[in-house]
Amino acid sequence: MEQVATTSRGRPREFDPAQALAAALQVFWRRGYEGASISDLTEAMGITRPSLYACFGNKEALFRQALDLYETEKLCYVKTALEAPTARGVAERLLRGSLAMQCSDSEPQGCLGVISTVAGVTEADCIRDEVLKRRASSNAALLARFVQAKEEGDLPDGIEPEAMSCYLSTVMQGMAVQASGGASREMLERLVQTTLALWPGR
Amino acid sequence: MEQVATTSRGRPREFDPAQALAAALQVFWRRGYEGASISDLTEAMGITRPSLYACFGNKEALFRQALDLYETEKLCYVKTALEAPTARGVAERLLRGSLAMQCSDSEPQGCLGVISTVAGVTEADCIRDEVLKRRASSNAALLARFVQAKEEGDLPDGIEPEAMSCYLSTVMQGMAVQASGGASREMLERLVQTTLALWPGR
DNA sequence: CTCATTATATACCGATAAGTATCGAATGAC
DNA sequence: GTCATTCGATACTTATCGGTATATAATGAG
Repeated sequence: MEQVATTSRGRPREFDPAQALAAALQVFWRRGYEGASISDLTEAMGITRPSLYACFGNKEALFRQALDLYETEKLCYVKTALEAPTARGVAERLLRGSLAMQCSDSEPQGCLGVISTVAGVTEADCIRDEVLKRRASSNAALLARFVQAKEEGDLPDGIEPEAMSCYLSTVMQGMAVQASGGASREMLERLVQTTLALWPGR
Repeated sequence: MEQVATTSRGRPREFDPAQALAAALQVFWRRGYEGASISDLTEAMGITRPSLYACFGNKEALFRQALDLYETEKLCYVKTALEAPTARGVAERLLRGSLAMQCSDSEPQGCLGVISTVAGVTEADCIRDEVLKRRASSNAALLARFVQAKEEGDLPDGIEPEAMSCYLSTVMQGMAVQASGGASREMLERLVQTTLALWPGR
């Protein structure tokens, strides 16, 4: 167990770990796990190399913590999206949430999860597995929501919840690729509109 | 200008450049541009380091040649897909072609183009730009085909060719992400079916 | 005060990256 | 045969990678 900020003996830390972690997230988001060097990270975080290792463990542990931050801060729209009253509403909130995040001027384009799983399978297999595990759990939640939607009559005959959850995930991942490639906001907005226009049921 | 295999003076080359290039493509496809080291490449190609540089220039030039090979050998289904009689037929051929390629047991999963543009923007900006340029030209061809489809009444009112070409590209890129993440063939087949089921018009 | 404890700064480690110099081996031209 | 030319094998260069050893500075406990 690590000790919280109670009676801290020794020299006090001169930086804010939360702020440093946020900076690290930006770097990983922009460059990917393997593309982000320790030097890139320390420079962006404003700390020295030993401080990074003392506070966050190592590069992989830092990445996992950045991933946690990404999920809680950047992917929080997913949770509220699943609470929409209809399947179409869920899709709309997910697509618009994803759009808003990936069009932010202050943050990198693309999705950290997509970036981390697509390329660079050298040493970072465990990183890939970690991200894939989180993605799977997210997909499971979406599937559960669409199973419920099916029972409530949101999805027409011949359209299965498994198919729609997989389809929607795919469109969102494709959107992230488009954003990574520099797609304009207008383009992504049109993409959301098209997807919703083709969406079956209510 | 490089000289073709005419009167070759000097010691003859002991390997087949085309075969070596094919091996290099596999490595880039599997690992991405930055994830593929020269040592990885030379080992897979069965040649030594100086031979690689003498024959292909450098890593970037080798990648471009691998990209050419990828386009002519692996993306040839795109050309024939655009010749389908209806917009739906184009979509179906594109999706099924993409599916077939990404489910091959003998080749890496995912799309080299997606892999090369999503992550790792360190030194390889020019690589990214190159791939994005080729993608743009491919998108332009698809758009032109859908403009024609619109004129021929394949796309219903309110559905624009720009929207559909962008949408279809996105679904295919999402499919590549799914394949990179280890999606099963059944999953990708269902995804193709779903996309076609939602496709508007004929 | 002294002392244990924790953080920072500088400099370093071995491994690996992309790329190359050098030299011997194999060919065609003559 | 000799010689220019090209290829291949070994060994090397410089730079950067992730990670760490060491020494010093700043705190609380006593």
